[in-house]
Amino acid sequence: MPGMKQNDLTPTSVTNEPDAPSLGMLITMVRSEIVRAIEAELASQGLDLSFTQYLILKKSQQLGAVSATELARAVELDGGAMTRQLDQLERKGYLRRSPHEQDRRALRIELTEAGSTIWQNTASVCSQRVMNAAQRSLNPAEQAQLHDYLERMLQAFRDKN
Amino acid sequence: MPGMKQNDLTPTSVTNEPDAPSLGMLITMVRSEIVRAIEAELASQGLDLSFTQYLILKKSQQLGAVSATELARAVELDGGAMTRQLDQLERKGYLRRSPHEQDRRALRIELTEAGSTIWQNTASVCSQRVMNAAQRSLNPAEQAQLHDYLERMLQAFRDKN
DNA sequence: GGCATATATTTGCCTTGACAAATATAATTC
DNA sequence: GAATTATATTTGTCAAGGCAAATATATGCC
Repeated sequence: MPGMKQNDLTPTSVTNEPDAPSLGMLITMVRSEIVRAIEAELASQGLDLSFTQYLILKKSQQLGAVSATELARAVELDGGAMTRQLDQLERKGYLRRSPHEQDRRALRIELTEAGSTIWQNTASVCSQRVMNAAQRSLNPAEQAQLHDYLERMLQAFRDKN
Repeated sequence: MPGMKQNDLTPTSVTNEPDAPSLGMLITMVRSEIVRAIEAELASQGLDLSFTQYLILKKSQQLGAVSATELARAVELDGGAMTRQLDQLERKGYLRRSPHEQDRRALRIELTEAGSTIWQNTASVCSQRVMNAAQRSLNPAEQAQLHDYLERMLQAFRDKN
């Protein structure tokens, strides 16, 4: 455990002000606001979609036909959980499982017409509305910086292993 | 021209690179790395504590004796979930429920000696090690800025309602 | 080819946390 | 001060996601 030189003397001194939430807490709160806001926006448009399901549709649209595993990786979801979400989205008619052409273990997941329509006409608009509102508090340069900082932190974590 | 392309009408389209994760995704990933890293660090020190439990100890230490509701608010946890986490932490001997002196509905939650010791000698050190590692990719000014950006976004969401 | 190992999906099990109902007690209103 | 309303805690129920086992198929090695 090298590198313990900066904040080691004071047990909880990552932040100085008495009430400033820690970085971890802030991130948690921002994320849960995003989730809540997007789900509310989707619901207000009559769409019955969880945030996870919204992500799956988004990635399906971005990636086109992919296997369930690829999709799971793309939305950072466990494989078992993905199976169950796919069940639901298939039941809702937004996507389709077909056999993978080369690999008989795998599936080919893709949006149906309905799914594609919903995504383009409604769901993507909801998320834009929310994210625009959120980012309105930051100017473009700041937005880029925020993105950069988060990516660097993420990288730092990943390099750690 | 049918929008098979990603939905980026953002006023300041920061990210149109093919693989740049969205802000929401980034935040999700950073958070889950933090959680994972802190739990791993705690486990490596022989502490059997979930991230939520770690947060509860942290807040207990910061706030001193408070009611379960106050504690729940401080860690952004549902009241019912808090009851069960308190059960576990009490069983582990890290904290104690006593009756609130003025309000007979409420409790007074506080760290035991063991809890206080564990926190100071081990848990707080774990979290510092992790957060230092994470923030090493950012210089102090950048860390402050990141904090500021997140707080502004959070504020934007909260003002929205 | 035949066998060991790796991967894709599904399913079962478990824990967590949100939400709502139940209970106890406080606070407010009339 | 009795009745209504609000709050603190607990408990039941449910959906979600992580993990591990089961199954099917691929891939690599001899």
